[in-house]
Order: sequence, then structure tokens, then C-alpha cells
Amino acid sequence: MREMRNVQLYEAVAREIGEAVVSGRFTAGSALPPERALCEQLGVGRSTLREALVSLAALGIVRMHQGRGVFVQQVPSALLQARLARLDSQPSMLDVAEARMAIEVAATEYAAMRRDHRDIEQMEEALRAMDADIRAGGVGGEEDTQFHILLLAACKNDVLRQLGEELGALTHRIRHRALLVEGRARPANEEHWEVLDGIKRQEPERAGSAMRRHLQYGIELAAREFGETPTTAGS
Amino acid sequence: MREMRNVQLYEAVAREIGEAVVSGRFTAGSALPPERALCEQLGVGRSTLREALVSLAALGIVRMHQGRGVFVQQVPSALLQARLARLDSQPSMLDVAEARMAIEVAATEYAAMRRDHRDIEQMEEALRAMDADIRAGGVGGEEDTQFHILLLAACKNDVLRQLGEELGALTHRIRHRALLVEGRARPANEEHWEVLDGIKRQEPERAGSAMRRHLQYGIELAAREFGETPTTAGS
DNA sequence: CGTTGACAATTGGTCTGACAACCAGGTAAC
DNA sequence: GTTACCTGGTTGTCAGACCAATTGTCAACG
Repeated sequence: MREMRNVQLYEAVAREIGEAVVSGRFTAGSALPPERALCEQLGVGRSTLREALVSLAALGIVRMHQGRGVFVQQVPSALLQARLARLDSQPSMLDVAEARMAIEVAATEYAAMRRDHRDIEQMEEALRAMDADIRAGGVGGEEDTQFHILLLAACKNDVLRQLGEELGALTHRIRHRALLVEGRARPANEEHWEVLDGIKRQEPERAGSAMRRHLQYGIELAAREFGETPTTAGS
Repeated sequence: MREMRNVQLYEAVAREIGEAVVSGRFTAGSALPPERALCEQLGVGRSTLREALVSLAALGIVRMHQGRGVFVQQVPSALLQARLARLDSQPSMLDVAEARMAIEVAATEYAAMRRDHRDIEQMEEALRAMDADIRAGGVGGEEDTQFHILLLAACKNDVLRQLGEELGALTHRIRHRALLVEGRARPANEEHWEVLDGIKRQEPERAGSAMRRHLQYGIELAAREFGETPTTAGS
């Protein structure tokens, strides 16, 4: 039995053009034929062709300039194939937790080198607030998040900050659960203080490994909790 | 002088919808309003809306089903953000290079623990091809990219893989320039071999620090080149 | 001779309306 | 109870027209 995939026309056109680019029929940097000519050549309407071109542009394979033409971008063929095959799986919580550790440990190291007095003050304030909340019987979830956000700002790298915040938001449920585990909130904040101490003394190595130990718990929790969930890729 | 960016309407619509998805206004898994309703809501024609939707679909943010509707994919917003960044202006090259190092070093360490025989074979093949290209007078740019993509796949973490590919694509120009610098292509590949050796022996520490040394050059180049350039996003 | 400015041609960008393909759900016939 | 069909809604595709940006031409001007 054949798969008989119900592939849409504009997808087919996009693949057609994409393969023509890969095969070198359209050299990088040069312009494609005008849309109206390509329509006739491919036997499709202009709407369909444009949807194909727009989707290729979204993948960075071509670039469209009004009044000038559609130009083939210089993109390595290896990366091109990786992009075309990007309609696949859905990452697991464990993957997200691991990526978050990579980002935050790096951010911690840079923060230890680039932090200013204001960063230190704000982070200390957040940690003191978390201490207070814990003593009052809370888990300090808000303050925990605040500390990590302040740390990401202190590294003075917008990419790390943005990625860290996004990944942090995704692991929020896990982190909250971790803090709820008996006796986890207090040691968690002690680890925070260790990290901050390393940043304060401008010792990237120490601060980074302290953060690594701190985040390791989240990874282990994610592994236990979401270990080998089939990750129902939906529909 | 103002930038006076000449942004296209369908790009603006795509960002609008994309941000609505990120902000949670459209919950993952559910369907967007029908195209005609969205047209009226946004005040644009259906062609424009469809071009926006198709570009979002190409990025894996939504999925279109004929006769049923347009559905929001259940994709972690971190990847979403990285993908949307493509539609926006580009961040600092130095920031990107640093973030890339964080991601790739982590990926290298995990790859050293999780790689299988096939990963090793493919990476060795890529490096041999790069050696050959260099001996032939080339710089091995394609093979360099290929190696890093294979490594990201070997770490068995989809989040790290996708983020690494995104950041790698952004630093493509810098890397190519680095390889063109006199005598840089050959040492670069020797560092590749060191990384692969560490992965092969399942020594995360060694492989990771080898990768760190390897990528350090790119960071320094980015710092020299784009040190405090206003990043005019040159068209 | 060089520069400027208007103008036309070319190209991508957007809108409109129509119809086809497809899907879900209800309804009538068996 | 099951099947077949109808119907309304949705995405997919097409055609044509017009808008907007870019480029090249060429005459008028200094």
C-alpha cells in the first residue's frame, strides 16, 4: 500500500524550487525568474507560487525584495537539508531542562565577570526575600524566578538572557514542584547564595559549578517525572 | 536619521499571529479562527493572511489542515522565540557567538555520553571530507557546518540541536570568515578531530573543553569584528 | 559634459471574488 | 443499527486587477 500522502500543491512547489536550489540550477546570490514567469513554467497560479516562495523565505532559503526580485540566499546545503526536515518531533521536558542548564551555567560564568554593583544588590535582595518567604512557611517560588531572571540580566548577553527566560518559563512547573518537595526550598536557596557568592567574588568557575549543582536537581526530577513519556506528538 | 524599515505586510501579520501564540492568546493544540474571520479581524486580504500562515507553518509554529482549520503546534515557546527571531532584526553577533558556545559545549558533553556508532561514522566522514577539501585548496566550509550539525544530532537532545542549528546559522558568516583567515582552516579541523576523539572515547570533559577552545576563536573574531558596531543589520 | 528630474517598464505586494477539495456532523433511507 | 447522502464550514487554488517599490531611460537643464 502506498502512503498516498495528501500533499498540498504549494508544498510541492516549495520542495521543487528548494531542490532546484540545492542542485545548483539556481545559483546562490542570483535572482529567480519573475513570479509570473515561474507560474507559467510550473503551471500553477500566482497565489500558490507565492505561498511556496514565502515559506522558503521563512526558512531563509530565498529572500524577496519588492521591485527587484526573489534572490537565492547562500545557505550551506547541509543546513538546508536540516531545515527542510524540520517538521518532526516535540522536545521532552528533560531536553528543555538540560538546555536550560547549559544556558544558565554560561550566563552565571559571564555574570561573574560582568556584573555591576546594582546586579549584586538586586540579587541579594531577591534571595533575602526568598529566605523570608521560606521562614514564613512559603516555598519562595516568585523570588526563585526573580533571582534567575536577575542573574540572566547580569550576564549582559541578550541572547542568553532571552533563551534563559524562555526555557525557565517552560520548566516552571518542574521547579515549583521541586520547591514543594520536603526540605528542598531551603537547600535550593542556600545553593543560590553560593552562586551569588561566586559571582560577587568574580570567580566564574566557582559560580558556574554551583549553578550546575543547583540545576542538576531539576534535571533529575524531569528524568524521573517525564522519563520516557511517549510525548504524544498530537494529531 | 530614522531607520524607516520597509517591512512587508505579510511579515507583520506573521509576527502578530506568532506573538499572539507566544503570549498564550491562542492555546497550543487548538485551532485559529477561520481565515476569513482573521482577515476581517486584521484588516488584510486573504492572500496576505495565507502568506503569513504559510510562513508560520514553514517554521513549524502552526499546522494547516484542509477542510479543518489552522492549528497551533504544541512547540515549546523557547524554540518559537528562536524561530521568530528570524523575522525580527538580528541581535549582537558577539552575544550569539557566546550563546552558541554554551549550547555546543553542552551538546558535545552529552554527545560524548550518548553517541552511537553511526554518529561517529558520519562525523569522521565529514572531517575526512573537510581534510580533503583543505588539501584541495578549499576552506571546508560546508563540511565544517556538516560536522557541527552531526554533533548536535549526536547529543540526542532536540532542544539543544535546534537551538544550536539556529545559532549556528546566525554565525555562519563569521565562521566562514574565520576559515578564510590564513592558516585557520587546518587548525580548525585539527580541533574538530580532538573533539571527536573525546566523544569517541566517551570523555565528556575532554571533548567539551576541546570544543570550547575551538569556538573561542569565533567569539574573539566576533568581538574584534563586531565589537561595538551598531549592527546596522545591513541589507 | 555631467547632473537632475520626470517617466515608463519591470517586479514583487495586496486585494477581491470565485470555485474546487475536503472534512465533520446531521439526516434520511435502508 | 447501519449506511448513504446532504449540507454547511473550512482550507486550497485560481484568475485578474491594481498598488508599491525599484530600476533604467532619456530629455531638459546647468
